[in-house]
Amino acid sequence: MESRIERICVEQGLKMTGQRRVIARVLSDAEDHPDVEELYRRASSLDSRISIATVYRTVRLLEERGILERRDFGGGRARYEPTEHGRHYHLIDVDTGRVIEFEGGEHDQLMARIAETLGFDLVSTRLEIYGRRQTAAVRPEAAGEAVELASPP
Amino acid sequence: MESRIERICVEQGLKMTGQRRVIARVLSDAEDHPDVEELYRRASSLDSRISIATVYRTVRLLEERGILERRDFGGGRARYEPTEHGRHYHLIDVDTGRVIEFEGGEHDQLMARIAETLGFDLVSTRLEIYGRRQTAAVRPEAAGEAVELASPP
DNA sequence: ATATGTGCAAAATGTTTGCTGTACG
DNA sequence: CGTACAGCAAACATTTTGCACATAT
Repeated sequence: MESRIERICVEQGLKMTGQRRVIARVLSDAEDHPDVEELYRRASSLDSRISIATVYRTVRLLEERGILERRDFGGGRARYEPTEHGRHYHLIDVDTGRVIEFEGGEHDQLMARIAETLGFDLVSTRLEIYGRRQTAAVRPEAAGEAVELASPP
Repeated sequence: MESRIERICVEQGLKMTGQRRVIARVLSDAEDHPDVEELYRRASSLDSRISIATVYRTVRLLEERGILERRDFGGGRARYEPTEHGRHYHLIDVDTGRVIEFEGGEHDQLMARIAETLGFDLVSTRLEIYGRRQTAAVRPEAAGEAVELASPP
């Protein structure tokens, strides 16, 4: 079946090769923020005839088309997630590398206003929180954590 | 004369070599956010007997000691600025690479509250705005712009 | 049929490191 | 005088690219 990202690629008139179809599927299925190495690993397991150069070229293409967003949470490798309309931000657990998404709320307008004040049109923003899990004793409750594993810093 | 950063180094008991003194001076005088290449260029012009490896080692050391802060505004190279107590954030002009600093205001508490809500102790935050200069016609005024030149994206 | 994409290996880029000699405290 | 630092070049990690071949439209 045609994956969500593949559908978007077709709509944009991109030539769909076998490799792109596989990478599109991997991206569509991803619920985390994989780096290129990880995308390559997942794609390879679906179809071993894929080179990492193709993964690099494909994520670059999809980013240019606005289909993917590149993230940099430190650690020197870029990570990717499908573009979502409806802003969200990221909290990164500095001990485990887990990434938790949260809604922007007031930040969006706040940043737009700052840009405006300084005489700029807002192009994009970046807001990340790096945190450490509170000890159980101190911690009241923790709901809806979009859990993901990444490499600790 | 002893530069501001050199004084801090001495206070922290760091061994002050000629090279470190020069790098400390360059950092003290910098009013922008230079990358290692640029620091190396400036340091070399003061004293040519400095290797780029030493610059890398020194900024790493100073960052570990909390004297410098590493920034990543995209473009793949780390940039540095002396630690200031009193948070500020950065707006990056996507066309020119200029960096403008602005005060955090409500963001600080807002992010602390988000971390708290998700069950985390806040370790650090990252907030950047990428913008494009408004056309003169649309633009009312623009006060106090901490101008800096960097490489366009 | 033709433009575009792919694989591979080599290059480019930014950063770190092993080793040997040097210099600060 | 001993420990930590500096210079150099080689190693490293990630990403890009040149070229010959393959494939989608």
